[in-house]
Amino acid sequence: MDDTNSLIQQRRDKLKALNEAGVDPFKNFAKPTHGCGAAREMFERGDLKEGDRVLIAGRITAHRDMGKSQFIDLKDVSGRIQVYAQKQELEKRGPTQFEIFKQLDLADFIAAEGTLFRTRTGEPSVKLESFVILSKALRPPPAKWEGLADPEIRYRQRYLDLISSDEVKATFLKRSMIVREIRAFFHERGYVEVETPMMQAIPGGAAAQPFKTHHNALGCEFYLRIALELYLKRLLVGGIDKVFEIGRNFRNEGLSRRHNPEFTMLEAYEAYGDYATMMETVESLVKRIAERVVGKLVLGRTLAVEPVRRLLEDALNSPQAAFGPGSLWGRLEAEQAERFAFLQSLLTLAPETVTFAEVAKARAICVEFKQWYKELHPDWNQQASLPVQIQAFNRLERALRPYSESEIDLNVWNKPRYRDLVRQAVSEMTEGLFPDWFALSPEDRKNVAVNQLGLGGDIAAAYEDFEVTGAVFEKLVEPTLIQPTFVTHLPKQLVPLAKLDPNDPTSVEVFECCINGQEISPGYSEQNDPVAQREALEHQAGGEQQKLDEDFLAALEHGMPPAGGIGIGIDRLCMMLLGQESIRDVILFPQLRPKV
RNA sequence: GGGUUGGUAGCUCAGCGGUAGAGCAGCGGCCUUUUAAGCCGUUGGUCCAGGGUUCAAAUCCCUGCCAACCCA
Repeated sequence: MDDTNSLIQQRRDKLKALNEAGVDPFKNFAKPTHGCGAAREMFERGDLKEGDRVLIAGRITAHRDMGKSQFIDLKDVSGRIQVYAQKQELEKRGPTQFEIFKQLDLADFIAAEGTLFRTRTGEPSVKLESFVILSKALRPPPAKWEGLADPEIRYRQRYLDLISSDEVKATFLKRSMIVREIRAFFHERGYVEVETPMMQAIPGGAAAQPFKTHHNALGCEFYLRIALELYLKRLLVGGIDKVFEIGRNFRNEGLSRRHNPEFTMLEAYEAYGDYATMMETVESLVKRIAERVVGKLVLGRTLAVEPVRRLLEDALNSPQAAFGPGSLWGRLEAEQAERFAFLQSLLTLAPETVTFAEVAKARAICVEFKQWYKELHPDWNQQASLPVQIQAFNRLERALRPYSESEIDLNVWNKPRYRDLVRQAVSEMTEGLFPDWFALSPEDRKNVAVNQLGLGGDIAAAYEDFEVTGAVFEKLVEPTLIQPTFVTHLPKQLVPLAKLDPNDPTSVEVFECCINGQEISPGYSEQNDPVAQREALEHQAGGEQQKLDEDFLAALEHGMPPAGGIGIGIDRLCMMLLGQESIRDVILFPQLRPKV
């Protein structure tokens, strides 16, 4: 960053020369009459005519030197327009003007005044009469054609990324539009937007590791909030019946493609509503945003090739590989060898040539192999335990599902129950050997999960029964929920802040809205019984009394109206809507390790 | 935390034991309607850092730093 290379030195020399010539290259400047892209568009549309005078300002993004004719592209947030400078014309304004113009560098800001015209090739352009340097760039911009590829520079110096990629810029402008639509949506429905503390003495509302900080004057510890929930509910107690907040949460946990330590959350609560009210809210909100920001309800997805590669590699190359020569087949028929070769070919193709359709074909091949195995081993289900081959085929087939759907259709929103999804997944994965997961004993559930579903690595020995079921959902169900799905009626242990289902006290009136294989939004019928709430929170705190937010419980005792509530992770919503596979591509300045 | 890959000119990358390379950008020259302008010439490097092996290291080995991806 503090490097001095020759390019920087050259620009400094130019700056010095300008200063010595009495030119201030950081001049303040009156407002332009038009945006660069706006002027170009108006000219194209006919709102501006040939010969109309414009005053524009922007960054120089290209320079084409024809000797006595010079072309530059000038760019601002509205777009770009070409400026045409003629030696003869500029020198009318001053004998050195053309020389100064030729000294301009890529990335400098200038203001330019002139008249609109079209060049021989039809390009809308401004015939330059005069210009002022607004800001001299002392560092060279990234190459115009290749742009920035180094992800580290893209994230650490996002301004360079924004300069060199219109696509990246468009993504972040759309993120801003998404947030604006969210605000408009809730305001139109009569919600009140509030701001609650980010520094909290007891971080509540979720199970997550907080960041800790210290307040000097008060002499006490604070935590950065991990959720908005408990303060918004205090406002329900206080009589703000429809309330929402959009704000940053902080969780002191790992970073990944889907996790940034600080992330933006929307929470909204509606008195006299319930989880069903809130499902309608989420659906309407997401549809509205998609229509107004993306312009359609059927969204394209981007294929993440690396995870697919990893899955195939493991399946094809692991010691007990169920596919291919040398495996349990003994020998491969021609048809099988052809399928196997196809799977292998996916590993060697260039990433950009692998398509959703090919992943779908790979899935179909898993099913074919499974059928062949069953034909070769007619007694495959004798032991009431699944052969490892069939386990492998099913596991790969299911793992590939999220990578085989190329679109998200926001017209259709399903509402299955949590237990039905888990039951169905287990039944499918075990060829119907265990048709009802919930009819098994807790010990059997753990055994089946570890030995037949391949979840050994995901289930700790100390896991309680509901956590074993939770792992099945998280690993086998949630990733496959690409299309909009409200998963309803979760086990009560998973959600301590929700109301029990009156028809089934083992589950709660809750949904998890999953889209794109990720949880986008949980929603509840909020628990407003202070006694039941205290029990649930005490159980969650595991006997650590200092973690109990007594003031929140006191608030509930003052009476909270029944209410529906939702939370929506804005970053993940943006990923889904804008077709980005990494959370770092929807957060302007994602967290990285500080450099030196 | 573990595994894999990567870090070479301002940018994008090649080179993978034997003189540090290309394209773009830059600089100089030619060209008064070009647009990834073109043509001629040319500058530019702590090859991430440190250690080791070797007659010789950008290249092989080790350690560290940073990043991406995968897994936890």
